[in-house]
Amino acid sequence: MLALCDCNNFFVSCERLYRPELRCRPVVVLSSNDGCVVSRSDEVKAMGIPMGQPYFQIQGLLRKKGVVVCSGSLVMYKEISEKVMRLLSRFTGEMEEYSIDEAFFSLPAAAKDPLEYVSGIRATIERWIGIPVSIGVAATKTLSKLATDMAKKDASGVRQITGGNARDMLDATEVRDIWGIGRKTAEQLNRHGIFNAGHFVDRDPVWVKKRFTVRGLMTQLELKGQPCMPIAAETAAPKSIQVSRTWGNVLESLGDVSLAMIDNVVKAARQLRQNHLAAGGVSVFLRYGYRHHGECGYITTDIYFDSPAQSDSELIGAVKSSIDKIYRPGLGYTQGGVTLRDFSDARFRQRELFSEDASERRSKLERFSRAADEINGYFGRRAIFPASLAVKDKKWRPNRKRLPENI
DNA sequence: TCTGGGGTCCTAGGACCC
DNA sequence: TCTGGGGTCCTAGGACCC
Repeated sequence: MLALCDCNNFFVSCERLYRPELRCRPVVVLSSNDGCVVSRSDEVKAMGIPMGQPYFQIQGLLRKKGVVVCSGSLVMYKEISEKVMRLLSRFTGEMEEYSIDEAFFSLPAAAKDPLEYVSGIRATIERWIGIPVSIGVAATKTLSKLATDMAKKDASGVRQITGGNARDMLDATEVRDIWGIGRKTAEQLNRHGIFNAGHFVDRDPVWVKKRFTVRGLMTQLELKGQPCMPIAAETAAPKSIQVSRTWGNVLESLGDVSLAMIDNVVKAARQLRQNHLAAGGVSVFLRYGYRHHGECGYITTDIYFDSPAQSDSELIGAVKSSIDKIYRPGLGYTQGGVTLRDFSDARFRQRELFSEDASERRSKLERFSRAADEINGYFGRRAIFPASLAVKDKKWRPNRKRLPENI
């Protein structure tokens, strides 16, 4: 038996943890730069405000309805997430942290009555940490997702799908609400007269695979109770690391754009080293203008290293030269990002064949970056950082006007 | 008029997830 | 005034090889 634990309205619940006065009030949490709604309390969901709605479009409505608006604090949410995951792992067999607010797990053999067991987990997390969760139990990941959706609508907060009730659950689930079926696939299924999960499992698997690839087939099998997606207890190393930001101001000058991008790559490089990886290449993109407002678009470029890089210095150098190459004056840049990719394990790396000096130099730079990481680990994340970022007025910093101190 | 056959690797683009 | 950020996987098609 397998289960999914999902924190309810996670970011909103985190805000309520530290600001109990928000408990009985409608609350939304905004994405970076106060761009759009990324978490809603039940009251706000009931108002019909959708996930991902741009904030500026509903600002007036939210004010009129007395909704409390919070700028997101991802670092805080991550810390709370870690607490929840640690506690949860004490009650599980294998466990896979699927996202910041969800984990799949297998029930330990000792759990005789699954529903009673997960009810206990739920109560413990609520009591010890204060975050409400819902838990769904079923034979497969896809079914446990459905069970969790149903658990959220139930006061008990837990739900199990068994051989006995599965068919009713499937018939009651629209295809768009199946995990793994997005907008496009749902539209296609509808065109073939498939509107709910029951219709979907009844279709010929060969037809499903041909039209919707192996992913579609796996989803169908999982809905029938046949596991195709095992719990990944080991966290896999990332295959790419991206850091991008929509900036708080429109950036015009090469200098400002350059600094903003250095800020991005330094964040990415830190993650890279935490994972003991080195990057074989870097991709960089800049976005200029706003959609629906005159000239807008993206410019991008890629860089490949002769041998994989890990140090701030090398990665900053690559990003700087990329920006010099693609920057065009007079555009008005609104967003930029850096993607590190083509990873290899930094602990087992070849030395340069033709340049001993380069290997020596690189290894010094890397030791320096790792030392800086350690110091930052002790004294907070910004104890040591590139001098070029030591500017008073960081024009690129995203807006966060809906923090408590601003309200 | 008149198709070799079989394979690998890479990339771009699409779709999906939270 | 003006729409987040960070990932993964799959497929088709091109380039290339013998």
